[in-house]
Amino acid sequence: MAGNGTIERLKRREAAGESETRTREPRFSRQQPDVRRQQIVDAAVRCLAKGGVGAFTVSAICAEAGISHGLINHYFASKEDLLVAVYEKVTDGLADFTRTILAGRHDPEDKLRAIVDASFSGEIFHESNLAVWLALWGQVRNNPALRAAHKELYDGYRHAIGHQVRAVAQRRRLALNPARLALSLTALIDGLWLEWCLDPTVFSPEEAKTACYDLLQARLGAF
Amino acid sequence: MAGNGTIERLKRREAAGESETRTREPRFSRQQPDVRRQQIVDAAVRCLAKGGVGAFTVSAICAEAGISHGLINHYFASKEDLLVAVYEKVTDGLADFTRTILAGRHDPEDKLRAIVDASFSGEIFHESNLAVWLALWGQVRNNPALRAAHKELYDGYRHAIGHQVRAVAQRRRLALNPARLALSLTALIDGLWLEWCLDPTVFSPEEAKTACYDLLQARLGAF
DNA sequence: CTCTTAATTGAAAGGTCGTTCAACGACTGC
DNA sequence: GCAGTCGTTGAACGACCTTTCAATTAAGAG
Repeated sequence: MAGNGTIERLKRREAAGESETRTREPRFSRQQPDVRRQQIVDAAVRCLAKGGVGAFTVSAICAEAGISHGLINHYFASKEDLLVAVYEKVTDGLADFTRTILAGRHDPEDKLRAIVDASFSGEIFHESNLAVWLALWGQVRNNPALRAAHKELYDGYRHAIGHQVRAVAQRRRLALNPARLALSLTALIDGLWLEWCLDPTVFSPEEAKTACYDLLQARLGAF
Repeated sequence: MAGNGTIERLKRREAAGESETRTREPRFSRQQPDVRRQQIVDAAVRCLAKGGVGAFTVSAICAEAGISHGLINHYFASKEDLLVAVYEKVTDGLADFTRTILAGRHDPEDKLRAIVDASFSGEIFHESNLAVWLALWGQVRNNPALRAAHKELYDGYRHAIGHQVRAVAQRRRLALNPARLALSLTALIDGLWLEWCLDPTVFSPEEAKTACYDLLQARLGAF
Protein backbone atom coordinates (compact mmCIF):
# COMPACT_ATOMS: atom_id res chain seq x y z
CA MET A 1 0.00 0.00 0.00
CA ALA A 2 1.41 3.36 -0.95
CA GLY A 3 0.99 6.53 1.04
CA ASN A 4 2.70 5.75 4.34
CA GLY A 5 6.19 5.72 2.96
CA THR A 6 6.90 8.67 5.21
CA ILE A 7 6.00 6.79 8.37
CA GLU A 8 7.98 3.76 7.34
CA ARG A 9 11.00 5.89 6.64
CA LEU A 10 10.76 7.52 10.09
CA LYS A 11 10.48 4.16 11.81
CA ARG A 12 13.51 2.91 9.98
CA ARG A 13 15.43 5.97 11.11
CA GLU A 14 14.45 5.48 14.77
CA ALA A 15 15.24 1.79 14.69
CA ALA A 16 18.71 2.58 13.40
CA GLY A 17 19.22 4.73 16.51
CA GLU A 18 20.33 7.80 14.63
CA SER A 19 20.68 10.83 16.86
CA GLU A 20 18.53 13.88 16.39
CA THR A 21 21.52 15.99 15.50
CA ARG A 22 22.68 13.65 12.76
CA THR A 23 21.49 14.41 9.27
CA ARG A 24 18.08 12.77 9.26
CA GLU A 25 16.24 11.45 6.27
CA PRO A 26 13.79 14.07 4.93
CA ARG A 27 10.14 13.52 5.79
CA PHE A 28 9.15 14.27 2.21
CA SER A 29 10.78 15.34 -0.99
CA ARG A 30 9.89 18.46 -2.91
CA GLN A 31 9.01 18.23 -6.56
CA GLN A 32 8.76 20.65 -9.41
CA PRO A 33 5.12 21.66 -9.73
CA ASP A 34 4.82 20.08 -13.17
CA VAL A 35 6.25 16.80 -11.96
CA ARG A 36 3.96 16.69 -8.94
CA ARG A 37 0.91 17.53 -11.01
CA GLN A 38 1.68 14.64 -13.33
CA GLN A 39 2.17 12.29 -10.38
CA ILE A 40 -1.25 13.20 -9.07
CA VAL A 41 -2.92 12.86 -12.46
CA ASP A 42 -1.25 9.48 -13.02
CA ALA A 43 -2.39 8.26 -9.63
CA ALA A 44 -5.92 9.45 -10.38
CA VAL A 45 -5.89 7.53 -13.66
CA ARG A 46 -4.83 4.37 -11.84
CA CYS A 47 -7.64 4.84 -9.34
CA LEU A 48 -10.22 5.25 -12.11
CA ALA A 49 -8.87 2.15 -13.84
CA LYS A 50 -9.05 0.12 -10.66
CA GLY A 51 -12.43 1.06 -9.25
CA GLY A 52 -14.20 3.38 -11.63
CA VAL A 53 -15.60 6.67 -10.46
CA GLY A 54 -16.25 5.20 -7.03
CA ALA A 55 -12.50 4.99 -6.46
CA PHE A 56 -11.94 8.55 -7.57
CA THR A 57 -11.65 9.99 -4.06
CA VAL A 58 -9.10 12.37 -2.63
CA SER A 59 -7.86 9.87 -0.08
CA ALA A 60 -7.54 7.04 -2.59
CA ILE A 61 -5.71 9.22 -5.08
CA CYS A 62 -3.33 10.66 -2.47
CA ALA A 63 -2.59 7.21 -1.12
CA GLU A 64 -1.92 5.99 -4.65
CA ALA A 65 0.36 8.97 -5.31
CA GLY A 66 2.09 8.67 -1.94
CA ILE A 67 1.29 12.19 -0.80
CA SER A 68 -0.75 13.79 1.96
CA HIS A 69 -4.40 14.80 1.72
CA GLY A 70 -3.78 18.48 1.59
CA LEU A 71 -1.54 18.49 -1.43
CA ILE A 72 -4.21 17.67 -3.96
CA ASN A 73 -5.96 20.99 -3.43
CA HIS A 74 -2.66 22.80 -3.68
CA TYR A 75 -2.38 21.66 -7.29
CA PHE A 76 -6.04 21.44 -8.27
CA ALA A 77 -8.71 23.90 -7.21
CA SER A 78 -11.17 21.05 -6.87
CA LYS A 79 -11.70 17.40 -7.59
CA GLU A 80 -13.60 18.39 -10.70
CA ASP A 81 -10.54 20.21 -12.02
CA LEU A 82 -8.47 17.11 -11.44
CA LEU A 83 -10.96 15.06 -13.41
CA VAL A 84 -10.61 17.42 -16.35
CA ALA A 85 -6.82 17.08 -16.14
CA VAL A 86 -7.30 13.31 -16.19
CA TYR A 87 -9.49 13.53 -19.27
CA GLU A 88 -6.87 15.64 -21.02
CA LYS A 89 -4.12 13.23 -20.06
CA VAL A 90 -5.99 10.21 -21.42
CA THR A 91 -7.04 12.11 -24.52
CA ASP A 92 -3.49 13.26 -25.20
CA GLY A 93 -2.19 9.75 -24.70
CA LEU A 94 -4.52 8.43 -27.38
CA ALA A 95 -3.78 11.32 -29.74
CA ASP A 96 -0.01 10.94 -29.33
CA PHE A 97 -0.12 7.23 -29.99
CA THR A 98 -2.30 7.66 -33.05
CA ARG A 99 0.03 10.36 -34.35
CA THR A 100 3.01 8.07 -33.91
CA ILE A 101 1.32 5.25 -35.76
CA LEU A 102 0.22 7.59 -38.53
CA ALA A 103 3.67 9.11 -38.93
CA GLY A 104 5.14 6.88 -41.63
CA ARG A 105 1.98 6.44 -43.68
CA HIS A 106 0.94 8.49 -46.66
CA ASP A 107 -1.74 6.51 -48.48
CA PRO A 108 -5.21 7.24 -47.14
CA GLU A 109 -5.88 3.47 -47.10
CA ASP A 110 -2.77 3.04 -44.97
CA LYS A 111 -3.88 5.79 -42.65
CA LEU A 112 -7.34 4.32 -42.14
CA ARG A 113 -5.77 0.95 -41.42
CA ALA A 114 -3.44 2.61 -38.94
CA ILE A 115 -6.30 4.27 -37.09
CA VAL A 116 -8.08 0.94 -36.71
CA ASP A 117 -4.88 -0.84 -35.73
CA ALA A 118 -4.11 1.80 -33.13
CA SER A 119 -7.61 1.53 -31.64
CA PHE A 120 -7.14 -2.17 -30.96
CA SER A 121 -3.42 -2.31 -30.30
CA GLY A 122 -2.15 -3.53 -26.95
CA GLU A 123 -1.14 -0.02 -25.92
CA ILE A 124 -4.71 1.29 -26.15
CA PHE A 125 -7.02 -1.69 -26.11
CA HIS A 126 -6.54 -3.11 -22.65
CA GLU A 127 -8.89 -3.34 -19.73
CA SER A 128 -7.48 -0.68 -17.49
CA ASN A 129 -7.34 1.95 -20.22
CA LEU A 130 -10.86 1.20 -21.38
CA ALA A 131 -12.08 1.21 -17.78
CA VAL A 132 -10.78 4.77 -17.50
CA TRP A 133 -12.62 5.77 -20.65
CA LEU A 134 -15.78 4.17 -19.35
CA ALA A 135 -15.54 6.06 -16.08
CA LEU A 136 -14.90 9.34 -17.90
CA TRP A 137 -17.82 8.82 -20.29
CA GLY A 138 -20.03 8.45 -17.24
CA GLN A 139 -19.01 11.93 -16.08
CA VAL A 140 -19.20 13.82 -19.38
CA ARG A 141 -22.90 14.58 -19.12
CA ASN A 142 -22.58 16.06 -15.64
CA ASN A 143 -19.42 18.12 -16.05
CA PRO A 144 -19.49 21.07 -18.47
CA ALA A 145 -15.71 21.25 -18.86
CA LEU A 146 -15.55 17.54 -19.64
CA ARG A 147 -18.42 17.94 -22.04
CA ALA A 148 -16.55 20.60 -23.99
CA ALA A 149 -13.33 18.60 -24.03
CA HIS A 150 -15.22 15.54 -25.21
CA LYS A 151 -16.91 17.40 -28.03
CA GLU A 152 -13.64 18.82 -29.25
CA LEU A 153 -11.96 15.42 -29.21
CA TYR A 154 -14.72 13.56 -30.99
CA ASP A 155 -15.43 16.21 -33.60
CA GLY A 156 -11.76 16.23 -34.48
CA TYR A 157 -11.61 12.45 -34.55
CA ARG A 158 -14.60 12.09 -36.85
CA HIS A 159 -13.27 14.85 -39.06
CA ALA A 160 -9.87 13.20 -39.42
CA ILE A 161 -11.42 9.86 -40.33
CA GLY A 162 -13.84 11.52 -42.74
CA HIS A 163 -10.91 13.17 -44.47
CA GLN A 164 -9.17 9.87 -45.14
CA VAL A 165 -12.42 8.21 -46.21
CA ARG A 166 -13.01 10.99 -48.72
CA ALA A 167 -9.53 10.52 -50.17
CA VAL A 168 -10.06 6.80 -50.63
CA ALA A 169 -13.49 7.32 -52.15
CA GLN A 170 -12.18 9.87 -54.63
CA ARG A 171 -9.30 7.69 -55.66
CA ARG A 172 -11.60 4.72 -56.18
CA ARG A 173 -14.31 6.87 -57.75
CA LEU A 174 -16.93 5.80 -55.21
CA ALA A 175 -20.03 7.85 -54.50
CA LEU A 176 -20.54 7.77 -50.74
CA ASN A 177 -20.94 10.17 -47.86
CA PRO A 178 -17.57 10.26 -46.04
CA ALA A 179 -18.97 11.86 -42.89
CA ARG A 180 -21.55 9.14 -42.63
CA LEU A 181 -19.00 6.36 -42.86
CA ALA A 182 -16.76 8.19 -40.38
CA LEU A 183 -19.69 8.31 -37.99
CA SER A 184 -20.26 4.57 -38.37
CA LEU A 185 -16.60 3.74 -37.90
CA THR A 186 -16.13 5.81 -34.74
CA ALA A 187 -19.37 4.44 -33.30
CA LEU A 188 -18.33 0.88 -34.14
CA ILE A 189 -14.94 1.38 -32.46
CA ASP A 190 -16.51 2.93 -29.37
CA GLY A 191 -19.13 0.21 -29.23
CA LEU A 192 -16.46 -2.48 -29.40
CA TRP A 193 -14.45 -0.70 -26.71
CA LEU A 194 -17.53 -0.50 -24.52
CA GLU A 195 -18.66 -4.07 -24.96
CA TRP A 196 -15.20 -5.57 -24.58
CA CYS A 197 -14.59 -3.51 -21.46
CA LEU A 198 -17.82 -4.80 -19.92
CA ASP A 199 -17.20 -8.41 -20.97
CA PRO A 200 -13.85 -9.32 -22.53
CA THR A 201 -14.80 -12.98 -22.92
CA VAL A 202 -17.08 -12.52 -25.92
CA PHE A 203 -14.56 -11.51 -28.57
CA SER A 204 -10.84 -10.95 -28.96
CA PRO A 205 -9.03 -7.74 -29.91
CA GLU A 206 -8.29 -9.41 -33.25
CA GLU A 207 -11.98 -10.03 -33.91
CA ALA A 208 -12.75 -6.43 -33.03
CA LYS A 209 -10.19 -5.25 -35.53
CA THR A 210 -11.68 -7.58 -38.15
CA ALA A 211 -15.13 -6.12 -37.55
CA CYS A 212 -13.78 -2.67 -38.41
CA TYR A 213 -11.93 -3.90 -41.48
CA ASP A 214 -15.11 -5.67 -42.61
CA LEU A 215 -17.00 -2.40 -42.38
CA LEU A 216 -14.40 -0.55 -44.45
CA GLN A 217 -14.21 -3.34 -47.01
CA ALA A 218 -17.96 -3.51 -47.42
CA ARG A 219 -18.18 0.21 -48.11
CA LEU A 220 -14.89 1.05 -49.79
CA GLY A 221 -13.84 -2.21 -51.40
CA ALA A 222 -10.77 -4.35 -50.75
CA PHE A 223 -8.97 -3.47 -47.50
CA MET B 1 -39.48 19.04 -4.91
CA ALA B 2 -40.92 15.71 -3.87
CA GLY B 3 -40.35 14.06 -0.52
CA ASN B 4 -41.94 16.51 1.94
CA GLY B 5 -45.49 15.84 0.86
CA THR B 6 -46.14 14.67 4.38
CA ILE B 7 -45.10 17.95 5.94
CA GLU B 8 -47.08 19.94 3.41
CA ARG B 9 -50.13 17.88 4.10
CA LEU B 10 -49.77 18.46 7.84
CA LYS B 11 -49.39 22.19 7.37
CA ARG B 12 -52.46 22.28 5.20
CA ARG B 13 -54.39 20.46 7.86
CA GLU B 14 -53.30 22.86 10.58
CA ALA B 15 -54.02 25.90 8.46
CA ALA B 16 -57.52 24.63 7.87
CA GLY B 17 -57.96 24.59 11.63
CA GLU B 18 -59.18 21.06 11.85
CA SER B 19 -59.52 19.84 15.39
CA GLU B 20 -57.43 16.98 16.71
CA THR B 21 -60.48 14.83 17.21
CA ARG B 22 -61.70 15.23 13.66
CA THR B 23 -60.62 12.57 11.21
CA ARG B 24 -57.17 13.82 10.23
CA GLU B 25 -55.39 13.17 7.01
CA PRO B 26 -53.04 10.17 7.34
CA ARG B 27 -49.33 10.97 7.67
CA PHE B 28 -48.48 8.37 5.07
CA SER B 29 -50.23 5.72 3.03
CA ARG B 30 -49.35 2.07 3.04
CA GLN B 31 -48.59 0.30 -0.16
CA GLN B 32 -48.41 -3.27 -1.24
CA PRO B 33 -44.76 -4.34 -1.09
CA ASP B 34 -44.63 -4.88 -4.87
CA VAL B 35 -46.04 -1.43 -5.55
CA ARG B 36 -43.65 0.28 -3.15
CA ARG B 37 -40.66 -1.56 -4.57
CA GLN B 38 -41.57 -0.39 -8.03
CA GLN B 39 -41.99 3.18 -6.79
CA ILE B 40 -38.50 3.10 -5.36
CA VAL B 41 -36.97 1.54 -8.46
CA ASP B 42 -38.71 4.08 -10.69
CA ALA B 43 -37.45 6.94 -8.54
CA ALA B 44 -33.94 5.51 -8.68
CA VAL B 45 -34.13 5.35 -12.47
CA ARG B 46 -35.17 9.00 -12.61
CA CYS B 47 -32.24 9.94 -10.36
CA LEU B 48 -29.78 8.08 -12.58
CA ALA B 49 -31.24 9.76 -15.65
CA LYS B 50 -30.97 13.19 -14.07
CA GLY B 51 -27.51 13.14 -12.53
CA GLY B 52 -25.80 9.86 -13.34
CA VAL B 53 -24.33 7.70 -10.63
CA GLY B 54 -23.57 10.80 -8.56
CA ALA B 55 -27.29 11.32 -8.06
CA PHE B 56 -27.85 7.72 -7.04
CA THR B 57 -27.97 8.44 -3.31
CA VAL B 58 -30.42 7.24 -0.71
CA SER B 59 -31.61 10.73 0.13
CA ALA B 60 -32.07 11.75 -3.50
CA ILE B 61 -33.96 8.56 -4.33
CA CYS B 62 -36.20 8.77 -1.27
CA ALA B 63 -36.95 12.42 -1.97
CA GLU B 64 -37.77 11.54 -5.57
CA ALA B 65 -40.02 8.69 -4.43
CA GLY B 66 -41.63 10.79 -1.71
CA ILE B 67 -40.76 8.42 1.12
CA SER B 68 -38.61 8.57 4.23
CA HIS B 69 -34.96 7.60 4.42
CA GLY B 70 -35.49 4.43 6.33
CA LEU B 71 -37.86 2.80 3.89
CA ILE B 72 -35.29 2.08 1.23
CA ASN B 73 -33.49 -0.43 3.41
CA HIS B 74 -36.75 -2.05 4.31
CA TYR B 75 -37.18 -3.07 0.68
CA PHE B 76 -33.56 -3.43 -0.40
CA ALA B 77 -30.84 -4.95 1.72
CA SER B 78 -28.37 -2.40 0.36
CA LYS B 79 -27.95 0.28 -2.26
CA GLU B 80 -26.17 -2.25 -4.41
CA ASP B 81 -29.24 -4.48 -4.41
CA LEU B 82 -31.33 -1.53 -5.52
CA LEU B 83 -28.95 -0.89 -8.39
CA VAL B 84 -29.39 -4.47 -9.56
CA ALA B 85 -33.17 -4.02 -9.42
CA VAL B 86 -32.76 -0.88 -11.52
CA TYR B 87 -30.67 -2.75 -14.07
CA GLU B 88 -33.32 -5.45 -14.31
CA LYS B 89 -36.07 -2.89 -14.69
CA VAL B 90 -34.29 -1.08 -17.53
CA THR B 91 -33.35 -4.36 -19.16
CA ASP B 92 -36.91 -5.66 -18.97
CA GLY B 93 -38.22 -2.42 -20.40
CA LEU B 94 -36.03 -2.78 -23.45
CA ALA B 95 -36.82 -6.48 -23.84
CA ASP B 96 -40.56 -5.89 -23.56
CA PHE B 97 -40.53 -3.13 -26.13
CA THR B 98 -38.47 -5.17 -28.55
CA ARG B 99 -40.81 -8.11 -28.10
CA THR B 100 -43.80 -5.91 -28.85
CA ILE B 101 -42.20 -4.54 -32.00
CA LEU B 102 -41.20 -8.03 -33.11
CA ALA B 103 -44.64 -9.47 -32.48
CA GLY B 104 -46.23 -9.07 -35.89
CA ARG B 105 -43.16 -9.83 -37.96
CA HIS B 106 -42.20 -13.18 -39.39
CA ASP B 107 -39.63 -12.53 -42.11
CA PRO B 108 -36.09 -12.46 -40.73
CA GLU B 109 -35.47 -9.27 -42.74
CA ASP B 110 -38.49 -7.73 -41.09
CA LYS B 111 -37.27 -8.80 -37.68
CA LEU B 112 -33.81 -7.31 -38.18
CA ARG B 113 -35.40 -4.08 -39.35
CA ALA B 114 -37.62 -4.11 -36.28
CA ILE B 115 -34.66 -4.53 -33.93
CA VAL B 116 -32.90 -1.54 -35.48
CA ASP B 117 -36.09 0.52 -35.50
CA ALA B 118 -36.72 -0.28 -31.85
CA SER B 119 -33.17 0.71 -30.89
CA PHE B 120 -33.67 4.20 -32.28
CA SER B 121 -37.36 4.71 -31.68
CA GLY B 122 -38.51 7.56 -29.48
CA GLU B 123 -39.44 5.17 -26.68
CA ILE B 124 -35.87 3.92 -26.30
CA PHE B 125 -33.58 6.41 -27.95
CA HIS B 126 -33.96 9.48 -25.79
CA GLU B 127 -31.48 11.22 -23.55
CA SER B 128 -32.80 10.21 -20.17
CA ASN B 129 -33.01 6.52 -21.05
CA LEU B 130 -29.54 6.49 -22.56
CA ALA B 131 -28.18 8.39 -19.58
CA VAL B 132 -29.44 5.57 -17.37
CA TRP B 133 -27.71 3.00 -19.55
CA LEU B 134 -24.51 5.01 -19.44
CA ALA B 135 -24.61 5.21 -15.66
CA LEU B 136 -25.27 1.48 -15.40
CA TRP B 137 -22.45 0.58 -17.79
CA GLY B 138 -20.13 2.52 -15.50
CA GLN B 139 -21.07 0.23 -12.61
CA VAL B 140 -20.98 -3.14 -14.36
CA ARG B 141 -17.26 -3.67 -13.86
CA ASN B 142 -17.45 -3.04 -10.13
CA ASN B 143 -20.58 -4.97 -9.25
CA PRO B 144 -20.57 -8.75 -9.69
CA ALA B 145 -24.35 -9.09 -9.78
CA LEU B 146 -24.58 -6.38 -12.44
CA ARG B 147 -21.81 -8.04 -14.36
CA ALA B 148 -23.71 -11.30 -14.48
CA ALA B 149 -26.95 -9.61 -15.47
CA HIS B 150 -25.14 -7.70 -18.18
CA LYS B 151 -23.55 -10.81 -19.63
CA GLU B 152 -26.86 -12.63 -19.76
CA LEU B 153 -28.57 -9.72 -21.50
CA TYR B 154 -25.89 -9.14 -24.11
CA ASP B 155 -25.26 -12.79 -24.89
CA GLY B 156 -28.97 -13.23 -25.48
CA TYR B 157 -29.15 -10.09 -27.57
CA ARG B 158 -26.26 -11.07 -29.81
CA HIS B 159 -27.65 -14.59 -30.14
CA ALA B 160 -31.08 -13.33 -31.20
CA ILE B 161 -29.60 -11.04 -33.83
CA GLY B 162 -27.25 -13.77 -35.05
CA HIS B 163 -30.23 -16.06 -35.49
CA GLN B 164 -32.03 -13.61 -37.78
CA VAL B 165 -28.85 -12.84 -39.68
CA ARG B 166 -28.33 -16.54 -40.32
CA ALA B 167 -31.86 -16.90 -41.65
CA VAL B 168 -31.38 -14.01 -44.07
CA ALA B 169 -28.00 -15.31 -45.20
CA GLN B 170 -29.37 -18.79 -45.86
CA ARG B 171 -32.34 -17.48 -47.79
CA ARG B 172 -30.08 -15.28 -49.92
CA ARG B 173 -27.42 -17.97 -50.21
CA LEU B 174 -24.71 -15.73 -48.73
CA ALA B 175 -21.57 -17.09 -47.11
CA LEU B 176 -20.92 -15.00 -44.03
CA ASN B 177 -20.39 -15.47 -40.33
CA PRO B 178 -23.68 -14.53 -38.63
CA ALA B 179 -22.13 -14.20 -35.18
CA ARG B 180 -19.58 -11.78 -36.53
CA LEU B 181 -22.17 -9.55 -38.12
CA ALA B 182 -24.28 -9.73 -34.97
CA LEU B 183 -21.27 -8.56 -33.00
CA SER B 184 -20.77 -5.63 -35.35
CA LEU B 185 -24.41 -4.63 -35.28
CA THR B 186 -24.73 -4.66 -31.50
CA ALA B 187 -21.46 -2.77 -31.14
CA LEU B 188 -22.57 -0.21 -33.72
CA ILE B 189 -25.88 0.30 -31.93
CA ASP B 190 -24.17 0.65 -28.54
CA GLY B 191 -21.58 3.01 -29.99
CA LEU B 192 -24.27 5.19 -31.49
CA TRP B 193 -26.16 5.19 -28.19
CA LEU B 194 -23.00 6.16 -26.35
CA GLU B 195 -21.93 8.92 -28.70
CA TRP B 196 -25.39 10.41 -29.06
CA CYS B 197 -25.86 10.36 -25.30
CA LEU B 198 -22.60 12.25 -24.82
CA ASP B 199 -23.28 14.72 -27.63
CA PRO B 200 -26.70 14.68 -29.31
CA THR B 201 -25.82 17.55 -31.66
CA VAL B 202 -23.66 15.50 -34.00
CA PHE B 203 -26.26 13.26 -35.59
CA SER B 204 -29.99 12.61 -35.49
CA PRO B 205 -31.79 9.41 -34.50
CA GLU B 206 -32.68 9.02 -38.16
CA GLU B 207 -29.02 9.16 -39.19
CA ALA B 208 -28.18 6.59 -36.55
CA LYS B 209 -30.81 4.28 -37.91
CA THR B 210 -29.46 4.80 -41.43
CA ALA B 211 -25.97 3.86 -40.25
CA CYS B 212 -27.31 0.50 -39.07
CA TYR B 213 -29.30 -0.09 -42.25
CA ASP B 214 -26.18 0.75 -44.26
CA LEU B 215 -24.26 -1.89 -42.38
CA LEU B 216 -26.91 -4.54 -43.02
CA GLN B 217 -27.23 -3.57 -46.67
CA ALA B 218 -23.48 -3.70 -47.25
CA ARG B 219 -23.26 -7.21 -45.82
CA LEU B 220 -26.61 -8.79 -46.65
CA GLY B 221 -27.75 -6.90 -49.74
CA ALA B 222 -30.80 -4.70 -50.22
CA PHE B 223 -32.48 -3.65 -46.94
C1' DC C 1 26.10 28.42 7.46
C1' DT C 2 21.88 31.36 7.49
C1' DC C 3 17.92 33.26 5.39
C1' DT C 4 14.08 32.89 2.47
C1' DT C 5 10.77 30.72 -0.16
C1' DA C 6 7.19 27.78 -1.04
C1' DA C 7 6.12 22.74 -1.28
C1' DT C 8 4.22 19.72 1.91
C1' DT C 9 1.98 17.94 5.93
C1' DG C 10 -1.78 16.61 8.91
C1' DA C 11 -5.36 18.00 11.87
C1' DA C 12 -9.77 19.99 11.82
C1' DA C 13 -14.17 21.61 10.01
C1' DG C 14 -18.42 20.86 8.07
C1' DG C 15 -21.09 17.90 5.00
C1' DT C 16 -23.18 13.93 3.14
C1' DC C 17 -23.17 9.22 2.88
C1' DG C 18 -25.60 4.39 3.92
C1' DT C 19 -27.57 1.84 7.51
C1' DT C 20 -29.95 0.80 11.81
C1' DC C 21 -33.77 0.74 14.86
C1' DA C 22 -37.22 2.06 18.31
C1' DA C 23 -41.49 4.18 18.02
C1' DC C 24 -45.53 5.35 15.39
C1' DG C 25 -49.77 4.63 13.17
C1' DA C 26 -52.53 2.98 8.90
C1' DC C 27 -54.86 -0.77 7.77
C1' DT C 28 -57.17 -5.75 8.40
C1' DG C 29 -59.69 -9.11 10.63
C1' DC C 30 -62.47 -10.01 14.19
C1' DG D 1 -65.15 -0.61 17.93
C1' DC D 2 -60.84 -3.07 19.19
C1' DA D 3 -56.38 -5.34 18.81
C1' DG D 4 -52.72 -6.95 16.26
C1' DT D 5 -49.89 -6.58 12.24
C1' DC D 6 -46.46 -4.64 9.80
C1' DG D 7 -45.48 -0.75 6.53
C1' DT D 8 -43.50 3.52 7.62
C1' DT D 9 -41.11 7.27 9.86
C1' DG D 10 -37.21 10.05 11.30
C1' DA D 11 -33.59 10.56 14.53
C1' DA D 12 -29.16 8.84 15.46
C1' DC D 13 -24.65 6.75 14.28
C1' DG D 14 -20.26 6.07 12.52
C1' DA D 15 -17.74 6.27 8.43
C1' DC D 16 -16.00 8.77 4.87
C1' DC D 17 -16.13 12.73 1.95
C1' DT D 18 -13.82 17.42 0.20
C1' DT D 19 -11.74 21.51 1.39
C1' DT D 20 -9.15 24.65 4.37
C1' DC D 21 -5.18 26.32 6.74
C1' DA D 22 -1.58 27.02 10.22
C1' DA D 23 2.62 24.79 11.09
C1' DT D 24 6.48 22.38 9.33
C1' DT D 25 10.49 21.83 6.69
C1' DA D 26 13.10 20.72 2.27
C1' DA D 27 15.77 23.06 -0.82
C1' DG D 28 17.89 26.93 -3.20
C1' DA D 29 20.11 31.61 -2.83
C1' DG D 30 23.29 34.63 -0.82
